[in-house]
Amino acid sequence: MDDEYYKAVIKVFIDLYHKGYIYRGLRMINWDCEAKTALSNEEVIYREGGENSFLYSVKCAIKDSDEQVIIATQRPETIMGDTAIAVNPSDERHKHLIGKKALVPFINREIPIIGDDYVELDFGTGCLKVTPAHDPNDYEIGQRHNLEVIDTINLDGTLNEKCEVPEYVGRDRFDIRKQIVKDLRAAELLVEEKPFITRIGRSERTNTVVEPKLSLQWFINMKDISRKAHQAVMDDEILLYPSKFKNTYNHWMENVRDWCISRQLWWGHRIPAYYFGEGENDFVVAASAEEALELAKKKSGNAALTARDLKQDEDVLDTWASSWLWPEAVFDGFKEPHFDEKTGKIIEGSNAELDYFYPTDTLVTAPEILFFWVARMIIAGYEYKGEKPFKNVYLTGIVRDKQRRKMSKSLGNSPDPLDLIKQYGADGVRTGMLFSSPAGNDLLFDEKLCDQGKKFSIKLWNAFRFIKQLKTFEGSNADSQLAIDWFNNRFNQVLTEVEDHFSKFRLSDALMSIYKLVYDDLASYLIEMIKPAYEQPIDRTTYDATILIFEKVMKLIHPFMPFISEELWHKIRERADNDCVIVSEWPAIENFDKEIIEEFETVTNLVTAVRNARNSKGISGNEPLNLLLKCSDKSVFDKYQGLISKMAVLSSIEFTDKIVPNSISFMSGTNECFIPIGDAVKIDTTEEKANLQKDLEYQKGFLNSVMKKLGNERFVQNAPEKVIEMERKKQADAEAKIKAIEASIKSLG
RNA sequence: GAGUGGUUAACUCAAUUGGUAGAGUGUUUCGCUUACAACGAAACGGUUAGUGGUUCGAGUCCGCUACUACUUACCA
Repeated sequence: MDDEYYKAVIKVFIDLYHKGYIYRGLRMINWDCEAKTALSNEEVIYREGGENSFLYSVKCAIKDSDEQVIIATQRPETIMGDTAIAVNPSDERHKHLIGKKALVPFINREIPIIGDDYVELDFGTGCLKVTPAHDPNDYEIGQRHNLEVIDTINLDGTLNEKCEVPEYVGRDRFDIRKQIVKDLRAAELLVEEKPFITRIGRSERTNTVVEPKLSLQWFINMKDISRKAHQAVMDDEILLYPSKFKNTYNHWMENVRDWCISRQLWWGHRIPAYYFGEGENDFVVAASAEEALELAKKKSGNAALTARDLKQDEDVLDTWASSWLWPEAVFDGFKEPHFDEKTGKIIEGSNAELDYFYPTDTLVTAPEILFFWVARMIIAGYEYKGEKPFKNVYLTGIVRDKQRRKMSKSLGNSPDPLDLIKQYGADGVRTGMLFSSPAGNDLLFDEKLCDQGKKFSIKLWNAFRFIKQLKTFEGSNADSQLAIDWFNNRFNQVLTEVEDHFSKFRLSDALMSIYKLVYDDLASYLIEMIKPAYEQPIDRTTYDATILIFEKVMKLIHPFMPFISEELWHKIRERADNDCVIVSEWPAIENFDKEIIEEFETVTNLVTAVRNARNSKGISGNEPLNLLLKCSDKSVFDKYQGLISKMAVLSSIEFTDKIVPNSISFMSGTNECFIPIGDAVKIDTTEEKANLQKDLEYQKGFLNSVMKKLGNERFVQNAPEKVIEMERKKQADAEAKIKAIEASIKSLG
């Protein structure tokens, strides 16, 4: 991190201190008594299944009463630090004691008996000793009830004089535990001692039991400073993708806790606080030691202070206390002359770069740092720039292995990307990942997806190779023109879909639309339809149009497959070196004719039906067949007759108005199709009939359900026109199909 | 414990304001047909976890149950 960034972090600390957001407060930390160091949560290890320990029940006398309370504890050595006994206020056994005073064993200090919901009714004795200095939960109870904090344990794990028992002072806490159990027993205060499995933390470094310990830390008061950041997301001023994270964000911001920004680490931004005495307020906050000295002289009233009398805080700042300034600091927003230290704001109009880029469009990051980083950047953005730092936040999924474990270096379950790239190609790996990355959902990594990506690039390559090797002749072809027309309409339809997906950050969906455009529309239909006979040239009009289409498709693919699309872009046509697809203009959506696309669906349905009929009858795919159609509207089939014949390998298409006997019959939509066959192939009429009967029953059932719905007065009244119309169409289709099937069955005899 | 998601085909996931569930992979059948067998053509495959409710209509909204993931605390 560079010097300017460092200065920015310090400046912000000082600014927040002056604004009154920063304060010093107590916080429970994990303390390793042997290494004499604080540990982060990650450095504390919990043994699986817990550890063997004892739970001791101890009698405590109640002042001015013959009654006693029995408390349960695993750590009797902390008894002298107790400052209250808590019971659940709804506990019938104990609630009458609330408000009385109990006496701490041995030292007879008076402590209050309080009521707190935290206490479980059915754990231990129902009475909880509260030791705010040595237990995180007790500390919180102490906060709620304003309890005294008595820290009886030294940094090295020995007891100090605050425990008030001279024999205990200076001895290790675990020695004292044994000793105190003896002493309690001798004093007849020990009621019970039973084995207990506990989950205690041990230091990763020294394996000693971690001691929860209160220590003075630096905090940012989050309540006021985070208000705008909370609101901005709730009001959709900043959009989270997927939006489900809005709930999570809301919950966190509503219950925002003060941010402890000091850390006990050996590296980081050192806290710019300088102490000149032992008192609670004997410190100053300043950017440098020199400034600190001046301030300290003033604050202490001691003009004789020297630099040696000042001691800078040993702690450093939490790493997020620097990262949260990233959107501004990256443009030197906190550097002179852009930052006004008096107002604590970035001066509007003083920084061209910042003005231009801020707020940025989209932040892409992981959901696990939504609060650590994202929320805090938003807070800092409003605090220092007076505006949101970005408009959208795209939260990616976390890549997991097949056992749903997070991919991580320490587990070693992350595949080497270079190996993957070697195997599947960079585009293949990239596309593979994108196939399955719905925003915010975890992604189970599977090499099969990379393989699919690889195959996709091979498909593109082969399609290109085919187009490129074609020889051309001057001329045109009416059927090809129909195909080109259709594809261009279809292209715009897909482009519209893709744009919609992109606008909603649905990257996998956008990719899937393009993938299908390439496989289904471009490769399976367009290329097959314009394909000239073997080794024959193609007419130039069609060729040129196809090249244009290919170029458009490359543009669409480029964000997903940057390498192969660029390569093909340069191979498909002679170009200057700087004429690259990456800087080419993204295709603009043009109007598309829905009717043409629908017509074409009828065509592909028919082609599929013929292929299907061949398949089921075991007729070879390249044996030309005669097709007879019995349909109400033959215009579409007329128009596309040439293309249908080519795709379905037909020698002729004829129209008829009656059942054709001695033929393979099947339906395509509501159209009846017949392929007459000679005596060479015998049709198994019983099987055929059975199949038709089955279909007939299904159609009748379907019609029945549609009729039921349409017969429902409330449906007809309440449902939108569009939905009703759809139902009517279903009805008509089903009726037509039933009629046709019945006729077919009849014709079979 | 609390909070927030999730549970849809064999697997991985979609389904944008409630309008009758789609892809990919896998499987099966047929086919080396002229760019592609690292392929093509086609088929099979779902009481949307369970349960109750609201609605003409529920994968979608609400209640409960079970399981699961994440975040955060962890039991004197």
